[in-house]
Amino acid sequence: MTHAIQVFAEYLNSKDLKLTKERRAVLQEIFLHPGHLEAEDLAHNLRKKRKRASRATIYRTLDLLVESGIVRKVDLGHEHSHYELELDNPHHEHMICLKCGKVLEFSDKAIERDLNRLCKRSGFEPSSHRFQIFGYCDRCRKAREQAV
Amino acid sequence: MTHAIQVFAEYLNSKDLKLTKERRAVLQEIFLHPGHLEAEDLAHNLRKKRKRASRATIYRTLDLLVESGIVRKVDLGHEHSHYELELDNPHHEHMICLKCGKVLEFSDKAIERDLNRLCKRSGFEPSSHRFQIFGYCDRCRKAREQAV
DNA sequence: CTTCTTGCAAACCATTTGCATCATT
DNA sequence: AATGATGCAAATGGTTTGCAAGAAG
Repeated sequence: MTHAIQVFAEYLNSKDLKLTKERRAVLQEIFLHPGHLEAEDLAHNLRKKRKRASRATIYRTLDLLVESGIVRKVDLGHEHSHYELELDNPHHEHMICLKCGKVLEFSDKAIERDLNRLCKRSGFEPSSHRFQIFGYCDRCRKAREQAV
Repeated sequence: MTHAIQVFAEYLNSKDLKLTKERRAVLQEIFLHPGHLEAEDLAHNLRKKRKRASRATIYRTLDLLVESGIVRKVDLGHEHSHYELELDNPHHEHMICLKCGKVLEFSDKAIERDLNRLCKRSGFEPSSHRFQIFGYCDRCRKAREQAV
């Protein structure tokens, strides 16, 4: 956390931007909820603590956090974006159930190796990629099979 | 194409829905443009041919085409959805450049195998998954490196 | 004090929906 | 004729933006 604030402060400084209490509060809130969070959650949680920040500010701050490399924007197949810590959070990918939305984080050496090989062959930069798998978890698969 | 119309007609029939000229036109248009298309393209292309169909109808038809297994909805990381043929189109995945949007289709035996293993281990249904890789293509990577 | 920030409300944009009218079966 | 389908225009929902008022350096 201390580290992150420092990184953020440096990033802001380098762009002649200011470290306001709203920006600080958003970053702090992200640290308090390690899961995959959405803008709405932040607004809600901050409000509960009387540390209000408007949606506009939250979205603007999230952009800055992404630019500074502290936060990662992830697509979990919902209509809205999710965010998760990038800093000090080991590299991983997401597997998402198309039915119930269940998210599984994983990282797999063999797949990473194959992906790198594939990227290299295809004119894509290896190792900076990020990928997600959409499918059905066992529970939902069973429900689907019964429905048919 | 003939095959697809037949599948569509059967699907519609099974649901007591009708094969209208608009639905036929949308399906035909999808066959004329094999790439990854978006609803907007369809509207535009159909209009040029004086085979108008409202956005509402296009979206409604796309839903039906997806349900009937003729078309697949793909997420290429844009704010809007893309669609591609599913029927008679061999299984493949997408690699998308985060900067220029370039899309590469691929299918990789080794990765598929690893994915299946991973799914099985993680309580996800193997082999029904679909995944996409986001990264930077070489051209954009070079541009990025120069910018920094 | 100057420049950047905030909050608000309006704007956006892809997609969805209610409803009256029109077209398949 | 009866049930669905269409087009329109309005609604939706997440996100963005213009602008006047406020705060950080």
